[in-house]
Amino acid sequence: MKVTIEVVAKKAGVSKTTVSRILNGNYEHTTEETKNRILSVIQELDYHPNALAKGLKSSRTNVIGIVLSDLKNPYWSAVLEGVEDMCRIFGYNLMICNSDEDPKLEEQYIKEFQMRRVDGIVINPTVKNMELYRKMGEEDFPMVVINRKVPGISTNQVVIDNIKGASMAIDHLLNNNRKNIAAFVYQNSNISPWEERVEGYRKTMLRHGYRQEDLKILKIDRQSGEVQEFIQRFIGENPNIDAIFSTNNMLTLEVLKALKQLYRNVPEDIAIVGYDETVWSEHLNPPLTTVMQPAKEMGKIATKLLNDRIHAKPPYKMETVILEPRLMIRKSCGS
Amino acid sequence: MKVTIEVVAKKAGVSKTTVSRILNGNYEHTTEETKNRILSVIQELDYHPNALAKGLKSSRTNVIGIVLSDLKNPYWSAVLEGVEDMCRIFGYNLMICNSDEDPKLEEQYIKEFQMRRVDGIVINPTVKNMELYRKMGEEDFPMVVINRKVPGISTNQVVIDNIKGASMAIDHLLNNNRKNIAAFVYQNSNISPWEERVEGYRKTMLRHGYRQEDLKILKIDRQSGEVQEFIQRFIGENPNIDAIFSTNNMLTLEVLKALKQLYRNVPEDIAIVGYDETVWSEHLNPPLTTVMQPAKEMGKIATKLLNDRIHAKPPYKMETVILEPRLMIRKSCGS
DNA sequence: TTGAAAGCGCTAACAG
DNA sequence: CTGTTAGCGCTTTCAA
Repeated sequence: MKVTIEVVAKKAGVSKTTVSRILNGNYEHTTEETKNRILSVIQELDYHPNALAKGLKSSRTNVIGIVLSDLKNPYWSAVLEGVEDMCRIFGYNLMICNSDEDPKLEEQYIKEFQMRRVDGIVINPTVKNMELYRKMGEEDFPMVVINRKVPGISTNQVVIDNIKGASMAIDHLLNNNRKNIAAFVYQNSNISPWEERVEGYRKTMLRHGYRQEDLKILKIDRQSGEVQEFIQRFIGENPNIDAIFSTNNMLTLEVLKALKQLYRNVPEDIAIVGYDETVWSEHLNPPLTTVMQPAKEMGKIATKLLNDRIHAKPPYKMETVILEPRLMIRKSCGS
Repeated sequence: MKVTIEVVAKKAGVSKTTVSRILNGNYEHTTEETKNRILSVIQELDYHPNALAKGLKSSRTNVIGIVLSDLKNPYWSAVLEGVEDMCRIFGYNLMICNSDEDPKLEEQYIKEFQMRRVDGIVINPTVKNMELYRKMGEEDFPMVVINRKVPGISTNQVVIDNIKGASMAIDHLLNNNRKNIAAFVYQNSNISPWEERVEGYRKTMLRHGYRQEDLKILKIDRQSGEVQEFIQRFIGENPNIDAIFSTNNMLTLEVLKALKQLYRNVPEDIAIVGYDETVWSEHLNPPLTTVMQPAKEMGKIATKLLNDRIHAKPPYKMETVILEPRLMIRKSCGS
């Protein structure tokens, strides 16, 4: 036998209305005594309100959705952790899905979230559904975009300054007397953070007097299954390279593997700076210098912004928060 | 103006019933022609059914929940990945939460999931809410327990054989002529997998003719903030140890750090086997031998089982699936 | 201080 | 083949 608000009301000898008020902490219309009676009946019956009915009626679910693309990457786990922390604080439950960088999937999941009437979503966009993002903005659907900038769109955004991160890395390498710095990146069409890191490399090198022709950028096809070959060939063909700026934490592991195969020592022969701090960075041999991104903080801020937006009244003011990376200096640069 | 099933029905000149049938792929009662008319109206109006209303009425939400405890650990990311994959296949959306090993939180989240009428949950239990688990079993709430065994409870369970994993590790070390093997574990009350790994160590050692007094088990208080001190002191006090079996991947990183500090070489002075394969295992120096757990597979199987259970009719037959770990042999054991 | 009643948007007998 | 109708369990005006 299902226990609904009606059953509670009957047993407490009051109306559903009164029970509903109590449930929602709206005590001002009710005697202390009736309140207590209702409360004890609720306890006794182990009553739990049906959130679907509540949501249907009130058009607020206290659920937010997050669409991510690669949970195996500790960067995203950290973001998720931040989101979770804030959800706990604000009282949201969290729906999660994985776009896998597929715009079709992304669209489908967003639609599903909307059908479930989530109060808002946090999204790391594939940046390939511009029409959809624009529409969501127009329809005032609460959303905050993280990690990748989506240009010309009316939402809150939280991103991390990749140009800055790259520039810190390159500056550090140059300060440690490295002269021939190469940048490695996975060529994945338009993942803006990666592009920005390369751009940061470029700018910083030029600023230090290098010419465009001096730059060495290796774009690696991740899918090809020949990542090692790519890297090793490149290093072979560019024997005078004395430092590598790796724009992705998984890629960094590949670089290390390649260097070991080629018997190149880090940092004596080649210095390395990796992007993204991870649990293992400091345990590698030598410990790895990395650009640390405040991932968890990004998740927290995004959720905070989303919550603000959900409770705000129009006109909404949209904000773009830019977070600063930090350089974790270790032995892999020889300093 | 909100577009509901009613609006669609009006515009298509049919009743809500007919639209509902079409929405749910129930075409057999409808002419091809009306069907198409409805479909095109749906498209035209960009109609999306309200999942709350649907769920309220049909008491099926197509949402499942998962309660985890530490997403930062790649083991859990892998599990989640498996769960997600199957959710995509079965058409579920996923709610996620983090118990953080806190029984109170665990209970709260389970309640919240139930209030949201999720169709079922996958849970890595804290194993400290026995009463609750039992009750859920009794009430036939669809649930599958993963990772940790919960004794005497009527649900599906998917676990990984930890005794076996430990035994593989120890056998391998003994086969490589290690004579003095210690086992390291975080002392976290009753995390059954960790205990089982220690137990596997014990059993295997005894089976190989060692006596109880020969065993060296270091229990480390994770919270104390003195993990390094613990490990280094232990190694100092037990200079004849020539191998360490580490029962947790984060702990393994600590062990490596300690050994480096003490100038002990791996594997020459001390061999190591770690528990849990990770992306970085093969990139450490030397590459780490690990016990690989089929985490993603566990997530997949659990979700499969949950889906079966959700669609099953009583009487339900509960299953406990035990997965086999695999030894990833690398240089850290000197073989 | 309390309750009656009207829905939120959908599904599913049942009837035609 | 299609529609009428009665809810699912809750919130919220409005009246008492």
